[in-house]
Amino acid sequence: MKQAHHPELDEISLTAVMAALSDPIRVGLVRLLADGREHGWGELRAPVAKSTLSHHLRVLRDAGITRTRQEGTRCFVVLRRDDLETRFPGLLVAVLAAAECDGVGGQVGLAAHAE
Amino acid sequence: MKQAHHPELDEISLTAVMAALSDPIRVGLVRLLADGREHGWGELRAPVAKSTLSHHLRVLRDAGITRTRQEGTRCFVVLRRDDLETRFPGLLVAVLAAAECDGVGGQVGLAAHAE
DNA sequence: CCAGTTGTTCGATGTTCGTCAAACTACGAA
DNA sequence: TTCGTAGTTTGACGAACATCGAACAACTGG
Repeated sequence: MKQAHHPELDEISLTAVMAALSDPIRVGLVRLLADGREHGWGELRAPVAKSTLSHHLRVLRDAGITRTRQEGTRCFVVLRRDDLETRFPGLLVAVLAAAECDGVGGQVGLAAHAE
Repeated sequence: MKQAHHPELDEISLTAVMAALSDPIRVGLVRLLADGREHGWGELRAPVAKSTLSHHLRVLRDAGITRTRQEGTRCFVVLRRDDLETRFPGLLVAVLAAAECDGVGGQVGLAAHAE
């Protein structure tokens, strides 16, 4: 499990961000992460196989939307809210609001237990 | 040339909009249309075949981002700015600003002549 | 009616994407 | 070391996509 690459601020491309946010599951994940807290992989509940979830998390990470941290065998993911805001002001907020309004990503949830 | 279908306000889905805006050429087209004016098909200059351009214009139309009007053999396209603003407030503005900032879609231009 | 202009539609092709199962890696506990 | 947990990588598959050239349809002008 090598440490993953995270794009720098100026390496974040708009089309990559848009493409990453054009999948309902990934939008759902971003909505969960929008609380600003760090979430464990195991908390995330999505109707896909774990390899698929890993794939989605990778797409989000590669697009510069999230940051992944490892701690032992667990890994934690957090939204790069400030970075996104710096790079593309207002974009994330607008997408988040639009997702609420549209109900996209409702299929994604959090496990019952608290962190 | 049958009249194309345009989605109603509440038929516009976020993922469709995001997917449509994840292609540099389509972002470039939207940037051109951001002046609010109606543009003729023939004005649009993009480094793709005309069938491909037609395809992109259709994706934008199907996503509810643009509206196409026919007049004889010509057709004109305009941004559905107000509709988008109503459905997803702030989204289009943020994407447009981000596109400026990122320089996406610079390959798309307008023909020299005025309308 | 015939030819030119304008844009759409139709295969065809190569690429990317979402998805899964299975194999793999890394760490912690017994 | 051996087992189990946590997450990644790989390989495969069908679906969707971007792209093109060519055929087609609709209108306009001789």
